[in-house]
Amino acid sequence: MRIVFMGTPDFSVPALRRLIAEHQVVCVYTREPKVAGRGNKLSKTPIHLVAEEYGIEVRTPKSLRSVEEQQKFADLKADVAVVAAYGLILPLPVLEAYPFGCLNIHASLLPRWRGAAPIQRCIEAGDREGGVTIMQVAEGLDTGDMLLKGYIDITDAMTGGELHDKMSELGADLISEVLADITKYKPQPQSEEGACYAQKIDKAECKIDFTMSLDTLYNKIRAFSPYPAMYFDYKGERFKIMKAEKSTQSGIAGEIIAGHDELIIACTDGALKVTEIQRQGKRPMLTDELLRGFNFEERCILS
RNA sequence: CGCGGGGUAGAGCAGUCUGGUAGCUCGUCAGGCUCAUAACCUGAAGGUCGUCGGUUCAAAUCCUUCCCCCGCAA
Repeated sequence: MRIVFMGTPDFSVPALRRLIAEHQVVCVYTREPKVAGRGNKLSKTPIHLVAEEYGIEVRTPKSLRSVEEQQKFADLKADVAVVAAYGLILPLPVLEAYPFGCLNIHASLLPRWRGAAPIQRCIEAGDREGGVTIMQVAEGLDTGDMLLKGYIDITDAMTGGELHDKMSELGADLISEVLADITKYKPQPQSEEGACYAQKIDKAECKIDFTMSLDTLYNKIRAFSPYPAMYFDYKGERFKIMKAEKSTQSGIAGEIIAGHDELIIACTDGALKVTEIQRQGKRPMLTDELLRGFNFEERCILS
């Protein structure tokens, strides 16, 4: 099939590579290179780099609202467009430009977790099952008809990063399956029952509030690991918690119960044993390793 | 030139301000103790202190070139 691919972050990369291998990807749409990272250098999106690797035409319009952009899109005369975390709204003329329309790879079991951050939100909420849905893009936010779903068990210790990688691969498998014989799949409308939205993650959510419950903190920590990561400040330095376990010890919320052989911090109904940590300016490491040369003052209260 | 922290033994850190024999915890190896052990005791090995150059009687430490890692902001 002639395919136009639209995507931006790492999540979309496995799908793009798969489609390049199995079909004819005639053009790639992605977000424009933006000023990012240390030094504020201009950086291309992961999808942009992969497309260049294969010599595929890359387009980075700021928006698809203009008639000119929509016409350029239609002129590609593809069979279908595949969208995976593209980051731009697709207007109706774009959705209807090709015979098979636009298919979206969405990282949740719709209608649950429509929206921007489904992977992290489902772990944060303590879901035991997640998955990926291949759907027809419609005008509403992630409301289109569904073609195929894939399921993933979410284990108690799974992090957002781990689930992201699994979903990214699963998404590639599913889109490949659908496009192998698209006529086989009947679009199923979503029920509104059970629908919910995955809000974008705000940086302010990532500062740990030790007055929250153990389960809440535990889920947030693994949901947001490794990025953007929950953190606390200690003596002017920032520490990101990459992994933690639940502990039955107790103390005042925010109290460092142990800080030499192991790091245990109390919350309201228990305590967190931090097992993997990143000190400001350092790479992530096992807490054991950090504690060989660095100690936290015990009984100090983190606020 | 967005702001900032860092690179010291296999790992994690201190030492740098105030230049003067390279240190701590852990790991490794050897020996000892022990019914036994990841425990304890004794000993040992392991470093061009990221890199180029400079200052100095003397540089991990002060000045400088470049490389690499990371936090913040966006």
